[in-house]
Amino acid sequence: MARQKQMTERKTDNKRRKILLAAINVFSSKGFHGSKVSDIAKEAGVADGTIYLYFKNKDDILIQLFDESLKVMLGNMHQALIEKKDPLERIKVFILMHLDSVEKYQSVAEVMQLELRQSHKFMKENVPKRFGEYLNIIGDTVRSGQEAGIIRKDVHPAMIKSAIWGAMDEIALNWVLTKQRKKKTYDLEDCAEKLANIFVMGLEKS
Amino acid sequence: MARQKQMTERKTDNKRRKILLAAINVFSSKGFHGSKVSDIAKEAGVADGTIYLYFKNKDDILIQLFDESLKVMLGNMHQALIEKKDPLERIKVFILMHLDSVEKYQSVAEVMQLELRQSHKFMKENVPKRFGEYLNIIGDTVRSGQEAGIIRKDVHPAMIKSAIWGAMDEIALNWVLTKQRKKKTYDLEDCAEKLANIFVMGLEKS
Amino acid sequence: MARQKQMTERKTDNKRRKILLAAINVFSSKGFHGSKVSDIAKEAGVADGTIYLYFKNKDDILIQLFDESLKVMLGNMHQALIEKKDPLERIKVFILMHLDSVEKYQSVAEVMQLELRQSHKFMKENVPKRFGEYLNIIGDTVRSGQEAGIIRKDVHPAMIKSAIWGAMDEIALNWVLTKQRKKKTYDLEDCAEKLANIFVMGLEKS
Amino acid sequence: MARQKQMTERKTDNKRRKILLAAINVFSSKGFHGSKVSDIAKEAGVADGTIYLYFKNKDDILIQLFDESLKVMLGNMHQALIEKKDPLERIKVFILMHLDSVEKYQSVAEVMQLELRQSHKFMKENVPKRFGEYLNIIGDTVRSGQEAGIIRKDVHPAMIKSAIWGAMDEIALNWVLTKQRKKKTYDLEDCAEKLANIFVMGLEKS
DNA sequence: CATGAATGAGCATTCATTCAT
DNA sequence: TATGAATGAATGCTCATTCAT
Repeated sequence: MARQKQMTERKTDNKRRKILLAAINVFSSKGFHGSKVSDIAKEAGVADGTIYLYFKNKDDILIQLFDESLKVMLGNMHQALIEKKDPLERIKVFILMHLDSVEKYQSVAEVMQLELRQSHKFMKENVPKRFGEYLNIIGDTVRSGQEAGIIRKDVHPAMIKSAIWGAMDEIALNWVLTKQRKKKTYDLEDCAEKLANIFVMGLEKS
Repeated sequence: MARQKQMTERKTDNKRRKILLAAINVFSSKGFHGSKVSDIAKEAGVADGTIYLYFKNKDDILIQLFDESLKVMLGNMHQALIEKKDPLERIKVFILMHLDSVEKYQSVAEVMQLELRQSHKFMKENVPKRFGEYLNIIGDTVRSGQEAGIIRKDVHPAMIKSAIWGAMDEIALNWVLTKQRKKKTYDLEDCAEKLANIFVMGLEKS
Repeated sequence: MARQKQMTERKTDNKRRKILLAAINVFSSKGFHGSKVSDIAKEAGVADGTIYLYFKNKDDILIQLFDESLKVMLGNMHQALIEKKDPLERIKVFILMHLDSVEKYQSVAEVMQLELRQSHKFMKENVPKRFGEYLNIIGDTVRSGQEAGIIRKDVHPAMIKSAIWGAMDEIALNWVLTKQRKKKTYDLEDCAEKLANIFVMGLEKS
Repeated sequence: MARQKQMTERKTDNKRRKILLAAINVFSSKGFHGSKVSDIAKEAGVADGTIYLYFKNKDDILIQLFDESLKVMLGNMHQALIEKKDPLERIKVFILMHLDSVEKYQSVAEVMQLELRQSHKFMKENVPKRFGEYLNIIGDTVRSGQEAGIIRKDVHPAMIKSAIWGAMDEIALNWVLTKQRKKKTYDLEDCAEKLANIFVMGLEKS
C-alpha cells in the first residue's frame, strides 16, 4: 500500500513537474499573456483538462512556478549564508548568489523578471510571503549590521533592502533582456562583486 | 479666423487631454489589461469612437501617456540639472528630482511602474527612446565623473546606471504600493537624500 | 431670379454628379461593401456630410447610380430599336447594344454586375422597375414575334427573356472579370453577333 | 474501440452537419451579411465557440457549404451523363439535371444564387475550382460536339459555356425568387426541356 | 486519473450617420 | 449649402474552464 501510494505520488509529481517545466518554456518565449493553456498542455504532452487537476487556473501555474523557484532559491541562499557572520560579507554573498541563480535558472528568471510585477493578482497569493522572506534576508542583515555598529544607522533597513534588491534586479533584468536579444552580455559574477562593493562602501559606518 | 482656429485647437486638445486624464485614472485603478476602452470613454465623457479620433488603439493611449509624461519629466530633470556640474551632486539631484516626480504625478507613476515592463509591444515605440534618454542622464554623469577622476573607474557606467535606476525605481514602487494600500508611507524626499548619499559614498574615488 | 435658380441647380447638379462619378470609381475598385462613404467623399472632394444632402444613405448612392445608368441605357436602346421592326433583328440589335453599353460604361457595368444581385434591399427600390422595363424590351419583342408567327410559340416569352438576359449578362460578367484580371479579352461585338445568331436560330419558327 | 471511434466520428460529423444545415436556413433567410454567427449557433443548438471547432471563420462556413453542395451536384451530374454520348443530348441532360438540383436543394441554391457572385473572397478558395469543373462539363461537351461536326464551329466553346450557364442560372434565379415571394411558379422541368431545345437548335450545324 | 469536445463570456474597433457651426 | 467632429450601435472571434466519458 505504502509503496503503491509512493509510486502514485511519484507519477503524479512527475506529471505536475512536466507541466511546470513546459510552462517555463512557454511563458519565457511568449510571455504569460501570450501563452495559451493549451500551448502548455501541448508542450507538456498532456490534455488541456489535465492541467486543472494540478493547478487551480492559469494564474496558479505562474504562482506555483514562482513559489517553487523561490523555495529553491531560498534554500540555496540560506545554505550559502550559513557560515557568514559579517553583515557586509553577507550582503556581498547575497548579491553574488542571487545573480548566480538568475544565470543558472535563466528561463525562470526571465519569467519572474517580466511577469512578477505585472499583475496585482499575484500580489495576493503565497508568492509575496516567500518573496518577502527572501528579501528579508537583506533587511535582517542590515538591521543586525546596524546594531553591531558596522552599518550606518541613519538609513532605514527597509529602504536599504529595497535599494539593494532594486539595483540587483534591474541589473538582472538587463542581463536577461540582453541575452534575449542575443547581444554579447557582461559577466554577472563580476557585476555582483562590483555592486556589492559599492553598497558595502556606501553603507559602512565611517 | 485665427481666433476661431485657435479655439478649435484648444477644444480639440482639451478633448485629447480629457481622454488622457481619464485613462490615467482608469488605468491606475484597474490596470491596463483590466480597463476597457469604454471605461475610459465613459470617464472622459466622450463616445467610444471619439477615442479613435485621437489614438490609434488602446495601446496607443498608454504609449502616448508614457511618452508625454516622460517628456515633462525629462524637461524638469534637465532644468534641475542645468546648473549642477559636480557628478556626485548631479546624481543626488537626479534621485531627488525623480522621486519628487513620482510623488507629484502619482497616478501616472503608478501606471508606469506597473505597466511599463509588462509588455514587449511598448518596447517598440517612442517610449524606450525617451526613457533611454532619461536614464542616460545618469550614465553620462557617471562617465564624466570617471573621466574627471571623481568616480571610481572600476565599475562600468551602464552597470551603475542600472543600479541607481533600479534602486530608485524599487523604492518608488514600494512607495506607490504602500500608498495604494493606504498604509502610512515614509518621506520620499528623505529617502532620496539617503539613497543618493549611499551611492555617492560607494562611488567616490577613495 | 430664374437665372440664379438655374445656376444654383447647375452647381448643385455638378456636385451631385461629382459624387456619383466618385462613387463609380470607388465602388468599381473596392466593391460596395468595401467602400466607405468617406472614401467617396474624399474622391469627390466634398465633406462626408455633404453626401447626405444629395443622397438618403449609402445604399441610395448605389441605387441612384443604377437608376441613372439604366435611364441612359434605356434611352440608347429605344433609340437603336426605333427603326427595327423584325423581331429577330430586334433581338440581335438588343444584344449588340447591351454588350456595347457594357463596354462603353465599363466601371458602371462592373458595379452593376457585381453588386446588383447581391442585395435584397435594392430589389425594393426604383431599380427593378426600370430594370424590368429594360428587360421587357426583349419580352415584348418575343411576344410580338410569336404573334406574327416568326418566333416559335412553344416557349414562354418570360423564359426567353430570362434566357437571353442571363446568357448576355454572364458573358458580360466574364468579360468584366477578365478585364479586371488584365488578361486578354475577346471581342464583345463579335460575341454579341454570335450569341444573337444562336438565339435567332433557336427561336425561329421552322 | 473501433466502434467507439466510429461513434465519435459520427457524433462529430453530426455536429458539423447540424451547423451546416443551420447555416443554410439562416443564410437563405437573412443573407450572408445579415446573418450573425450567433444566429447560426442558436439555430444549430450549439455554442458560438463550437462553430470555430469546425470552421475557420464565418466565410469558411459559406465556402464549405458551397464546396460540399457542388461536390454532390457534380457527382449527380456525372452519374446522369455517364451514358450519354451525343453532345446535344448531353447539353439537354445537363440543363435538366441542373434545374432539377436547384429544385431539390432549394435553400442551398438560394444561397448560392444570391451570395456566390457577391464576394471576391470566395473566388480564391476551392469553390471556383469545383465550380469551374462543373461548368467545364458544358465546355467539354461543346468542344467534342464541334470536333464531331455536330455543333457549329464558328462559336467559341467558352462563350457557349457562358451563354448556357447564364441562361440556365438566370432562369433558376427567377424561379428561386418567385418561390420566395410565394407566387405561382412555372415548371422547371418543362423549362429545362425548352431551353435545351433552343440551344440545340441554335447550335446544330445546319 | 486523464481526456478533449464543448462552452460562452468578454471586448476592441469600424464606419454610416448626425448636427452644431 | 457645406462642413467634419462626434457619435454609438453592432459583432466576429478567442481561450480559460468545465464535465461527460
